[in-house]
Amino acid sequence: MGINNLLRFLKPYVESVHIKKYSGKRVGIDAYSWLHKGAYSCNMELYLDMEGDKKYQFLQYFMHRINMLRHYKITPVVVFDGGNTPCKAATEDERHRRRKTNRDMAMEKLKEGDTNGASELFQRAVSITPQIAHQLIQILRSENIEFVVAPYEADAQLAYLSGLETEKGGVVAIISEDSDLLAYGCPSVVFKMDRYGNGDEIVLEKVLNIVGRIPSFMNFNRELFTGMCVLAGCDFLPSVPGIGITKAYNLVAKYRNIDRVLSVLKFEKGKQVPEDYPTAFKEAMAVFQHARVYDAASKKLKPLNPLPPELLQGRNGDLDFLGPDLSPSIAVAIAEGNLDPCTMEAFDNSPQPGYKHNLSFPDSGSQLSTQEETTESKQEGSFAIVSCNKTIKKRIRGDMPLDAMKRNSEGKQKRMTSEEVLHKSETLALKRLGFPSQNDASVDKERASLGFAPNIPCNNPFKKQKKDEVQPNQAMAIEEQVSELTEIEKPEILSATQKSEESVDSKFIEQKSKRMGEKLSKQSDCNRVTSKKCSILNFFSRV
DNA sequence: CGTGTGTTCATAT
DNA sequence: TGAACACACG
Repeated sequence: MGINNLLRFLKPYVESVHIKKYSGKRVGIDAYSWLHKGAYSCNMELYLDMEGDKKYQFLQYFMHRINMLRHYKITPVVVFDGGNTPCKAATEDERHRRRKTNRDMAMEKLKEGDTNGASELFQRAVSITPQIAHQLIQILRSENIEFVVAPYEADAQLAYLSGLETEKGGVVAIISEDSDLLAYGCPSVVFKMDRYGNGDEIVLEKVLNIVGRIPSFMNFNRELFTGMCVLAGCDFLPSVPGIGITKAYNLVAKYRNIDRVLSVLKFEKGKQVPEDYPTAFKEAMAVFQHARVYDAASKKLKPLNPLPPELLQGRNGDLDFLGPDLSPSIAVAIAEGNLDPCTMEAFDNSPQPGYKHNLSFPDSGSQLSTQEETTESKQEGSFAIVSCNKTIKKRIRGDMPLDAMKRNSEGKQKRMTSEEVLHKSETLALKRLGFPSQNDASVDKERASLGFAPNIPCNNPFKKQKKDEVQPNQAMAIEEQVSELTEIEKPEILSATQKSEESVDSKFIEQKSKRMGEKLSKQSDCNRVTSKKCSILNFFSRV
């Protein structure tokens, strides 16, 4: 997923940071990355739609992190993936087959009574469906967490938000696992953030401007950087056989012009370069530069960056390779989480009575403290619980979103009132899941929800060593310890030295020879997929 | 020797 | 799905 080996290549530019550095700021969240991780623990349950609280563990995982951010006074803006970009359609299809295979095998194991084996296979079939995302969306709504569903790539949407002023809904950084964000030009991305808020940050401006670090991008601009990414192999286009991030870098650094690089590539690799590679290359570039994003201000789709006239003229204005343009009404419905971007079916927020009892989460050790009960009453009127219900969909015509939404909202209101009785128990359930109320400003409460409560044992071995640390807040103390840990683990970052051009290679190799060797396999079988997207069929065949 | 490719293992709880 | 490791290719 993402750009092959890009993060390793950029290792010298990684800085260990704690997310609290963005306290008071708005930060974009790539929803997929957390949903995917969170789903590991309850994959089988999700697939089989099993009854029980385990099915909702992914929500707990996600909200735990959201609450951690709120603890540090960060305003999270959660961004979901929308439909697939055409370049990706084929790979998504392939991905589907894989998942299906795993799922089928898992079902076999299950029939044999091998639950563990089945569970393992289900984990290989993790896929975040629009329904799963929508469950989360409903919780975010109830918790007043800002979110947006991108028309296509969440990455592009995040890049767009990164370029906006804070007052206009912009974010100052992004939390994700996807290196694509750098190709899209996101200024600041925090990768691999753990549950305490420690992560690896890459700041694009630093990558492009820092003098003397190796590899050096001083002669690169954004476009060349993105070009390097595409050359190395990305989700939209497999790289030419034999070309990885290192060679891509060297080519771009040497010729500093994409067209020349393509010519040289053709000359050197001959038939290895597909006939339509240059065309496909430019389309991939165009996606990274001009992908369609949702503009909340105008409530319309617009290109990530302004379209250059060449792009329009060269194709007679046909930009469907970016994904079809969507009418404003559809774009809004998708962005606000009312329309499934893959199937164009409306989501229904109505609670499903048959699933109600799932929400009681007869979880063992969780008993409500008086504090929690207080919180609960504060939350009165909140519809948090609804999010735990299975969502159903009403099939509608893609061109009738407003009608569909209307029906939905009607149904929602009616049912909600009729189920109001259940709110209490359901809110209770959420409490048990560990979702503190947004209104709850109690630090202790927050800390408890973060697992920082003083009486909760922390398995961080550094905790004890730092006993002498000032502890106005134990959470802070722990988090700082963890920060130190990660810094210690990455001494090589600090020791980057300046060398001549030639040594760019050797230096990198030195540093990475051990860690190179990723799964470029995706590339070879044209299977670079991003399990990300809700794959479903070809969204575009409908259009 | 440098790079890309293929395999394995842990993933969260 | 990503990270780390061993191997093969040019």
